[in-house]
Amino acid sequence: MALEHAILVSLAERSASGYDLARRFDASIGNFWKASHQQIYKVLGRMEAQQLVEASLVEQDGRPDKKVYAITADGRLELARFSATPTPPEVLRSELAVKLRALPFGDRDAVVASVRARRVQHEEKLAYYSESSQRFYPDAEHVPQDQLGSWLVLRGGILAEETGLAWCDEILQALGAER
Amino acid sequence: MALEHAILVSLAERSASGYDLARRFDASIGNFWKASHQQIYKVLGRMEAQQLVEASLVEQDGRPDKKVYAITADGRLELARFSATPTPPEVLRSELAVKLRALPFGDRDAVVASVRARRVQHEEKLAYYSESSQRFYPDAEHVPQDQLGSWLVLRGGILAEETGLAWCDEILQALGAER
DNA sequence: ATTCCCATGTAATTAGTTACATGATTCG
DNA sequence: CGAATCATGTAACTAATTACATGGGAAT
Repeated sequence: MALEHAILVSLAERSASGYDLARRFDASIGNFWKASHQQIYKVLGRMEAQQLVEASLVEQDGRPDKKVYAITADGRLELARFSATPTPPEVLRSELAVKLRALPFGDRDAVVASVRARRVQHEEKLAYYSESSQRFYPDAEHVPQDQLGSWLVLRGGILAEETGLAWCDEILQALGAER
Repeated sequence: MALEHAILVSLAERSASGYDLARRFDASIGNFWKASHQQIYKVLGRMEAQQLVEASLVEQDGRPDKKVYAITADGRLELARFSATPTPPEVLRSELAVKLRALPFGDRDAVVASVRARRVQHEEKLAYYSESSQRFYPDAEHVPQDQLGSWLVLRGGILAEETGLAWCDEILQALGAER
């Protein structure tokens, strides 16, 4: 499972509580790996038992106590091991594609509505990624070595959203619908 | 769950045995929805109980008997209902992105190897899609109405593979690696 | 002789989702 | 006063993967 590894990466970048991680999995990491807080707490528990991470209780005033997790030496080893592993092809599941294929048996207008909604999502994500790109990497030609990975992931996001947008436009045009 | 609906689409296009479906989920449908034969048989059983599909036993000589499944009236209703449903955003999980993000803590050469392997996969799929496109839709300007959905799905595949390829090239260039 | 294709499943396990649960503080 | 944020979980369920299981025929 790669959720463990996504968590290890995130903790290697900076220690965090389960709650913090859940927020990261809603934003930065969440851009390429989604996870709910329930799932995160469950996996964190298992990872602590495996000594990939260790928790320290931090008391706070005015706020609930929290358990801050840090990656351990074992965790770093596991992350390096994972990094050296061949990457299986990604499993894609496109519900929109199922609905397109179902067009002859379904509701054309409703599918158009789904595509329009998807188009808006792509536009929003693209705007968000573009802004992040300008803010964090103003000079695309000279990205610091230690941020190369994050930059490349962001680039992947931008490319994917642009493509998604282009696909939506092709679909809408082919179905004779306005944007 | 949309596996049910992917099966319904496939059976609406043409009745099939579980084995046939498994092969379709390795090729055409499998291009946007993956499923193993075990999963397919299990879901088919449930769908038969729900009367979304019905099976008829076909005896063959020289080959094992097979159960050919056909979509029922209820199945068609369910498919139409599904088609009219809003489509939730796709949950993306990119193990390659996790590994890119893990670059500072991992094995750079191994990640380059993963990207090269991924690049080959994209090239192969793109070649396969392009060939399908030319074979089944030689005139892209005049795709028959009843094949519009399939054509658009294929277009989505082509766009996605082209983008994946471009991303791999960006990564390899940024990491100073040859293709 | 061995492997591939046809054909259908069960069993065990892991991963992920949805629903439920609690409780303090801060902001409008 | 109500909603949002911070903070952590359990329980029940659904979906998916991996391993196991069988057996005939056709091709190399």
